Amino acid sequence: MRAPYGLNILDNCLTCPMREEHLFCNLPAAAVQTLNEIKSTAVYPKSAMLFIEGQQPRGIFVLCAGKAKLSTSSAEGRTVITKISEAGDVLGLSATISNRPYEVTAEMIEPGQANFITRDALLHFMREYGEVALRVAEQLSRNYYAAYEGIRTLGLTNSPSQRFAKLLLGWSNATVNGDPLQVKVTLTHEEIAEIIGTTRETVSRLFSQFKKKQLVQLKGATLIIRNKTALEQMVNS
Amino acid sequence: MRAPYGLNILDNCLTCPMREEHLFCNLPAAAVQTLNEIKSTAVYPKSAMLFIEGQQPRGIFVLCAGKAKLSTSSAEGRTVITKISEAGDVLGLSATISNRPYEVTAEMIEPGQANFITRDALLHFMREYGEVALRVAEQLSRNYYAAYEGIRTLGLTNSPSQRFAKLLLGWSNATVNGDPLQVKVTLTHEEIAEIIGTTRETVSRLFSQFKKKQLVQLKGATLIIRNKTALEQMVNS
DNA sequence: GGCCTATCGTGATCATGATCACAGAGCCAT
DNA sequence: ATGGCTCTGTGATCATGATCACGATAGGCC
Repeated sequence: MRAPYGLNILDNCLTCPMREEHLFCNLPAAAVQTLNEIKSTAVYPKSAMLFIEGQQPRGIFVLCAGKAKLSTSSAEGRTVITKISEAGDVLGLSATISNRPYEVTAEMIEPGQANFITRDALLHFMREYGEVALRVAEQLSRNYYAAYEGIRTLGLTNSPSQRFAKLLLGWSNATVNGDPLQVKVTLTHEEIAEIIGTTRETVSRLFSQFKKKQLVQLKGATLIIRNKTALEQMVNS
Repeated sequence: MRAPYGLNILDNCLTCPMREEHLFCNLPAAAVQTLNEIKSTAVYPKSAMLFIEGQQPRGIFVLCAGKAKLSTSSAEGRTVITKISEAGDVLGLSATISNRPYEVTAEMIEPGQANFITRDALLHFMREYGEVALRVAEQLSRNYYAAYEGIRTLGLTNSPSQRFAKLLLGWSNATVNGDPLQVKVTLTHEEIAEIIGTTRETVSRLFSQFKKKQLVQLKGATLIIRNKTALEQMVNS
């Protein structure tokens, strides 16, 4: 089966194979059955918006393939990227649960696929299976921790260079298999700037500096970390 | 009944009178009954630590009286205050739910009182009453939104002066009854600095500047906002 | 191939707030 | 009232990164 945008359609990505700590992993068979009935699947091209900051919450998206960037903007056009979501991530959960407007915009940065569950169906599902409500609470905690980590990063580090170093280390830790010192950089400098809260120019200069100081090396889109300990020292300066 | 630290002991502050959107508001009678059995009450002096960042979660605290500051620190001694909690607030919920270490330190900044519920009791309570699990999920969403707002503030505003203006406006909005333009300032400049992510000296200077520009006026510990629109303009610069 | 737009590299300038260093102010306890 | 605290005000200096302004590259796409 072949989908648009050159993707294979995955029948389902809600359950365990995707992610061990997943929201819907290891549920009773009856719940899984219900889940399959209430979910719908869609395919998205690059730049597709799953939802936009300020919209009333329609429901949750579970990313099956592709990456999405979550961002928030100020009236004056300034933008912060709060997270790059990957397969298995649940998007829009807290807005959906609390029935507040989506707090971020979710935009696909590479083509992908997601399962969607409407708000009503999710709430009903939670009431029907107590276990699900607990899972949701746990997932919300994880979201909270992630947000919290963002605050620590923005609040406890002064300099863009520290945050940049931290970001690179984070990337290298996130590398699932393969050399943790080699990272594919798929983001533009502009986007990196919006993650660490600085300007594009500064990101450009940071790359230059780090290369000059032999901290990293760049081969095409592959970033090689040459001096991890030095980076770690920068973060804890 | 007279407690230490010059406080009257409140028998209970878990249920509705405290806060309409409260975690444990409007529960079925049986649940309220259980709640009263599993909670314990304690009184705390100024500077008492309810819990400390990094500790294993023992349970949740519901603040009945007094204020607490929630803060997180880096290894290098830098500190961010993420929230000033007041009566009715629930502390330590996400750590307790997800069984991760407390992500913040909660320190009383004025003497007060709190109800405590152990982790086990809370989890059991949640399983027993499905409604409670939903309430917890909602509360976690609120926590998440609050953290999110923090990220927006730290990430989308450049200057300490913008964040300072925003903080003052936040204070004036939080004033429950009475003139919203008069605010009691109970925090030290140092603490304000830790909230808006700058230094004590800068906060001092900001107060001076704002007074000179006729934006605010200071009478003892009472801050009077003289030009609210100008402050709002600063925030959306 | 060759255009077009998005992305990147880098110089020059400049404002801002961090840092250091004290001096004054308020407050509590003896 | 008098020390000894913790707080507050303010000057001088300095590094850093934002901003503006280009030119250089590099991929898509016809």
